[in-house]
Amino acid sequence: MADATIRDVARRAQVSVASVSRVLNRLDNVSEETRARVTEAVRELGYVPHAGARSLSLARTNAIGVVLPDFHGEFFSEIVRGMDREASRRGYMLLLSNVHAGSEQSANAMRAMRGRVDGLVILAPHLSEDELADAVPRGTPAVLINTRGDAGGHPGVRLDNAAGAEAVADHLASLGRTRIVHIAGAAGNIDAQQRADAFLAALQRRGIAVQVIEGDFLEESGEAAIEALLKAGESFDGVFAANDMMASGALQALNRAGLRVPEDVAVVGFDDVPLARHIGLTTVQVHIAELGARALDRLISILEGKEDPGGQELHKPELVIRSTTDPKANPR
Amino acid sequence: MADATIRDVARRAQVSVASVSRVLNRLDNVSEETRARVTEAVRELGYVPHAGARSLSLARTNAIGVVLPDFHGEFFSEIVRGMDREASRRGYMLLLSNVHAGSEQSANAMRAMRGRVDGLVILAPHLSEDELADAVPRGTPAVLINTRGDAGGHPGVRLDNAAGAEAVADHLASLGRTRIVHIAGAAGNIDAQQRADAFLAALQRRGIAVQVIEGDFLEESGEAAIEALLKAGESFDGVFAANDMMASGALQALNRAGLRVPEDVAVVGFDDVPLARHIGLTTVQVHIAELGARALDRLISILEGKEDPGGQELHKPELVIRSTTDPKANPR
DNA sequence: ACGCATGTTGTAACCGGTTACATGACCTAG
DNA sequence: CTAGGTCATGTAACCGGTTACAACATGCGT
Repeated sequence: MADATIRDVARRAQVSVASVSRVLNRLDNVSEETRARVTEAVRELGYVPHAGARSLSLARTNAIGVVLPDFHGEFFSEIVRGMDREASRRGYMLLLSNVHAGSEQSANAMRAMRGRVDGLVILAPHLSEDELADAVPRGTPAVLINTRGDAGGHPGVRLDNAAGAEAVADHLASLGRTRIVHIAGAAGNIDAQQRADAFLAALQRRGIAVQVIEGDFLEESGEAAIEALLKAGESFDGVFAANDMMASGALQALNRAGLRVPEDVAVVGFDDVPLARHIGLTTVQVHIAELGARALDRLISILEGKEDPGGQELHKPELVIRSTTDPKANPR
Repeated sequence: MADATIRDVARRAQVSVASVSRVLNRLDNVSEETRARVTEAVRELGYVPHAGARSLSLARTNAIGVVLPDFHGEFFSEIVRGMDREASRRGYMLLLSNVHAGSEQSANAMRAMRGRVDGLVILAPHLSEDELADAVPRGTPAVLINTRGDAGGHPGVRLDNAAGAEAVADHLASLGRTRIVHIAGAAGNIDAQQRADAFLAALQRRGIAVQVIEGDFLEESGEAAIEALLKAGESFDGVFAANDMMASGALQALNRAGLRVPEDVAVVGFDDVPLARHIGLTTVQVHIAELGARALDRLISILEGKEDPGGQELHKPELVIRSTTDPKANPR
């Protein structure tokens, strides 16, 4: 037996569908008699309104689409958590879509959301400005997180990757480290690139040598990077990984090799995922969840017709110093 | 200017809406001429189909609703990650809804999903069987994770909490620990209750004393529990926390108090969140992501009309021994 | 008694897709 | 030449809600 519709309810309560709708939406121009009859019929039939149909006629879904490049590592968990918190606080649901592969798939994912969501939050550090511009359906408001360029005039929330990377350079330099390794993030990723560029530039200004190894943001690649260096007989006294997961992998490899952290090698990460605090990792604190919450917040403001200043909001991260660079810091 | 609809495209291409629909859905009974005209019009107008309307007429959304009690701690991140992986692999989107407060809110959240999703995955360890039964809309297939009782005949995926807790009891006993503390999970939570019950029973069979302190699954409550015990001058040589986050909090409190782990106090958690491996926590390994993926998998099978055996699928967890109980294990 | 304001209710169009069915063009076999 | 088949296309109903508007009842003032 198919689910009851509003017309079934109307028939059973002997009223029109308009009256049923009015009762369900708590409009006040309904007589007590009618209200009671409808309420009863709803109960008897176990009627639950069809949200899809409702949003079609209202042109409003109360849902927000979230497009993520992938769902791995604590960074994404955290950002989704922040969005979710804000969304449920403001009465919205989140429609998730993860994009593993290329830009074609991303575009499809975004298109597939048209008519299901009122707006989009897009985290696509691997898409070019153009790709983004034509992937977002025309009439769908969108807020971007960490995109390059101006991204088709969509408002956005951004992390000041350069400031973070420079703080790391300062810190390592002030510790007197002179043979430094940077484990970079995935190629083509805008965050990875900004971090690497700023870090190298800052060290160069100080005349400190850097060696760059490319990673992919996963823990294993941090481990592999260090192992490769050690095997090649390279020596270094400072490591900056482009994110915390790779830093964690690096720490494990260093531990296994019997190198002391921070005495022999200082290690710094980026993001400050929850794990970082637990392993005592010095890192660039990003307040990831807040970044997500802020993006959602702006999107909802736009949806509700409030003025939005537009443009890119830059969030400046701060270095937190823990035991992987400071021997006096409490290890864990 | 409002978004283009299929009728706009039809007008522009000088064909009927039926033809447009046929082209968009790649049906083959369309002439080359028509296909070209439609494709061109779509491009010119930047037309993107309205997924909401589409699913209304197809009675199919390609989305799955996920109801979670809250979104805190790695447990939920992991389970969502597992679901997401499976969902995107099989071409579904995930609609998230977090329920912070009571059963009323949970029921509303599930109802709000009717017509937006093809089915539900519900993780509601705090709801009673009855509450669940009438919160799930009649015609919506649902798969439950870790619910009590039989939950209205919905199929489910369950964790064998008792087996896990017993393994912990065995392990602590075999280490010769005799004064044991259990930091329990939130009251009213079915997992918390099953773990505590089985743990106490197992220790009782061995004649080992246990002291129970109630926590709430958050890290801070694990910390607070240990602090309270130490302040009260209690002494103990084994701690079993009902989840890893509380175990992590407990570890921190023990460290601060100068107690050695595992020599003075052995610590065991539950869940094996990613963090556990990093801090060397002995714990009950749950394969959280797989649990989520499995639930989704079953739901999709049901949606696609495949036979489902029904009933509750029990997943037996395994103890993984790390450095918080085994001094020989590699610390981190 | 009438006109008019007020309040409740129902009818039907609409949101933007899909698709059953009808139509008509064209081809082929008898 | 006609009957029947194939193929591309269009018309309109339908999915399940919302709501503008019309219709009607009621009560009031005059």
